[in-house]
Amino acid sequence: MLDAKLIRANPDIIETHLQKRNLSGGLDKFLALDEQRRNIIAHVEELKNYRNTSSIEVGRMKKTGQNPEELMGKIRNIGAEIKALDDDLKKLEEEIESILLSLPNLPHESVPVGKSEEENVEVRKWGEPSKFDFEPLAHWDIGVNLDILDFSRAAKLSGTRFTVYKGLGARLERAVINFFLDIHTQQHKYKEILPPFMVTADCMLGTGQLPKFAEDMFKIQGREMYMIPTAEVPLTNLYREEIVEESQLPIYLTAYTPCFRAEAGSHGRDTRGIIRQHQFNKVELVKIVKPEDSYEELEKLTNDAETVLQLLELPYRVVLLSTGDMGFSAAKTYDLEVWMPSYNEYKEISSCSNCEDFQARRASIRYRPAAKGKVQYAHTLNGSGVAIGRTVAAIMENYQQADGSVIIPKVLQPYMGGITRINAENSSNMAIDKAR
RNA sequence: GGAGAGAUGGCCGAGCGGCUGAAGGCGCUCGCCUGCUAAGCGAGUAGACGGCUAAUACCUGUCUCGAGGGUUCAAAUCCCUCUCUCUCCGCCA
Repeated sequence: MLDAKLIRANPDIIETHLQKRNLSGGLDKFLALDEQRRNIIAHVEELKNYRNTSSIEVGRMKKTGQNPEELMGKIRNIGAEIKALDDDLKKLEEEIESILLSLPNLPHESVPVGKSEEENVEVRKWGEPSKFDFEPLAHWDIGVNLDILDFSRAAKLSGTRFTVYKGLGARLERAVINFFLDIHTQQHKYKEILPPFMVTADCMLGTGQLPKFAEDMFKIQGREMYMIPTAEVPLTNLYREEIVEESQLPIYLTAYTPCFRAEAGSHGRDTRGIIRQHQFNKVELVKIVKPEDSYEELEKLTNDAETVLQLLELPYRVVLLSTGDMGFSAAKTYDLEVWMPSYNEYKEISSCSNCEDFQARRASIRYRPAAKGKVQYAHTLNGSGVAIGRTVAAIMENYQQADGSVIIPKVLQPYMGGITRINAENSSNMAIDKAR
């Protein structure tokens, strides 16, 4: 949410920023409603002041034996007027609120202006795209051949965009989850959280999924609750409506959760494989920091996400999103894109954003400065650290061998019980001793 | 699901329908004092939204005692609804 006072004071600056995001308008209406609102406030507060002082006067008169009837009648009439004005005010504020809640965050000055992903800027590249001396397969073929991914039975259970992992496929997914969590907690000092996977509408409003993107989520029948589309939602909302001491900042949080997305409007995209699913696993990173630190923290967070790809020796690049490709809540976003042989291109595997005070204002996440001063909004950041399913797909594709087996990256082998390769013999993950 | 108890400031804990945004205690901050430490003394210590401002500085108004309604000239205090927490029973993983 944007600062109403800021809009009031600099409407044209805000308008310019919104235009960068290919939006415009709405501010005139906001400004008109805002002025109306302040006029009503000034009026109604004057009346309330009269009521307050007069009520005290009534008390005094009763004590001294005077008859307060006349004054009481006067106050009674004003009470009706106050109620009417308060109702008007409430309606106005709801209208203003809904405008504010529908405006996206303002892009940071370092963000390239563009209409779409076309204008994204590659920042750096790590490793080289894998080369094969045989025709590499896509992960869905590798997975089915090894019987570690089962798409047809997943469709029987749940329809399209679901996957069943089996044997060492399931184990690999679990290994990646544990590996990522260990790196982020041990090396990068994030606190591990295991949050609920269903949250209230308030949480969704706080991080910016609601009210605009309801159709992207799975809602619980008969309740104002949603399946989380990312752990960013519960992690950031942990501190909703709280004021933390400056000494507690920065707060680093990480969580493994499944993520649930309706994927409305992405029909026909990434239909094969495990790239785009209604349910997928992810390890998320969230930071709550002081405003002056947030851009440095974004770089660090991005590096933290990159670390796990480097340790897995997966080639990737870092892309700075243009204003046309950024998410609603973000002021600046880096995407990590991993090399995917089946696509013959880099594919998003992480998205790291600084939301500045946009979410903090919606969710009322504030901190109290150590030196005396006013309570102020913290900055929130989030990033995938990283998506598990896409990592598993990337491992399968980049580590595939001519014989159809998949080598396990060195750092994952301890998490796989020492298994160094998935092949037709061991893939069921039973009787491991024999297969080894 | 049934029965009961509760929700007040950073924490604990008072609170009679009327100068109570809220006693008291703890904590914290700043002073003072004490030749260490401890203790003692004094002051301060919520947030939101308006007005005034260059100001997120003063000053000032309104609102907030779980949330939302209601009664009243006046509500933390009375009434209704909801949410959450705790205890017991039932059920379950």
